[in-house]
Amino acid sequence: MKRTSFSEMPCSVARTLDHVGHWWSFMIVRNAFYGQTRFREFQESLGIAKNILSARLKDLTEAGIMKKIPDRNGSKYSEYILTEKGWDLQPVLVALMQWGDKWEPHESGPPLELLDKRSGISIPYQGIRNTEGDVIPREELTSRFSPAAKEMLMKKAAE
Amino acid sequence: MKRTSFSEMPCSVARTLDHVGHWWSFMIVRNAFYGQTRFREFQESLGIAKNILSARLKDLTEAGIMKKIPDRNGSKYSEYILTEKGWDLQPVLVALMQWGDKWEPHESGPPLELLDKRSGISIPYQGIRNTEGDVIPREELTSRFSPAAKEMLMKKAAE
DNA sequence: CCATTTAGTTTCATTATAAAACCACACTGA
DNA sequence: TCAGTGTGGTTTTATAATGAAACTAAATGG
Repeated sequence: MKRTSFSEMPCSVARTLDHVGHWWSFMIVRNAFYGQTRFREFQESLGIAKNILSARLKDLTEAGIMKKIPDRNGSKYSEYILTEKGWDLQPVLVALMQWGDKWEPHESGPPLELLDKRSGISIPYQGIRNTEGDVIPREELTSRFSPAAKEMLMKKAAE
Repeated sequence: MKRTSFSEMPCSVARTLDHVGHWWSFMIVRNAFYGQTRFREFQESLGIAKNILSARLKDLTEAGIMKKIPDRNGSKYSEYILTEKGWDLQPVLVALMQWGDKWEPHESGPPLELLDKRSGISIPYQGIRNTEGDVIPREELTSRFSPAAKEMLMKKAAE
């Protein structure tokens, strides 16, 4: 289909989705978190068509979220690994996962548990935290546009 | 295009994306967070085609993320509002926003600031928090599959 | 009661995805 | 070293999701 790009929108959510909002992007990134690196691994575990995987990996690479490197085991094949920018998507993945566990639970319970490696203690529901690190209820959350953003919205509304 | 459904995957991220992973879904939910409720509001502010908006709102409504209710101002039109399930997507939106602010920043700075309504204090970078409420570095995060999930993965691998 | 707004639906063109076939190169074992 | 298999794609074709525009019917406002 035709597809409207979000990249020019003055909204950080939109610009993020422009990179990772495609149908398979998050799934690929998720599997990269699990340690997958090879084309075939992604392809078989996700059941994605090879041409689509090829296109998504190209997008993710160009966006600086993944990087194609020579195989660290010495073969002449390549590996796709997450960059720092890619690893930083982890909070998004965790939020998606915790929402799914809560609202579309699997019969046999949460398939994956997150743990603090040091303490071995399970990672709690994240929600939204204040500077104290406490979860705040959604009624207590407000937002404020920056002056620059306000101006852009005004201009748009004037059309 | 044809599109593979994620709904049956034993992965909470996949099942979540099956509902909100479509091109415009998050954007609609985001604008609902901002207080938009009317068909025309979404349509004009997002610049989305009306038939697509219609389809997405139908999906979101059937998924229980939004709800169509009679206009609370008394007119005979309708409003689309977030359900509890929908409001609970806020952590995902915040994670997307904070990633965008960090890695694809807008020239004029972050367009939107999140605040604690009570204290007026800005909401910090969320990251991933332990039970103490402290951000943990990504090296300290591990994951563990549930026995049920392991079994499913084994079965799939055996094919 | 007329003009405009709202909330869609319908139609048609375009393009992303899917599935399958195809291909070149790398590796492996005998 | 040579055959057979594995890897990482590309190409081709079909289909369905998106996008744009025209159209409709009811609601609203004056």
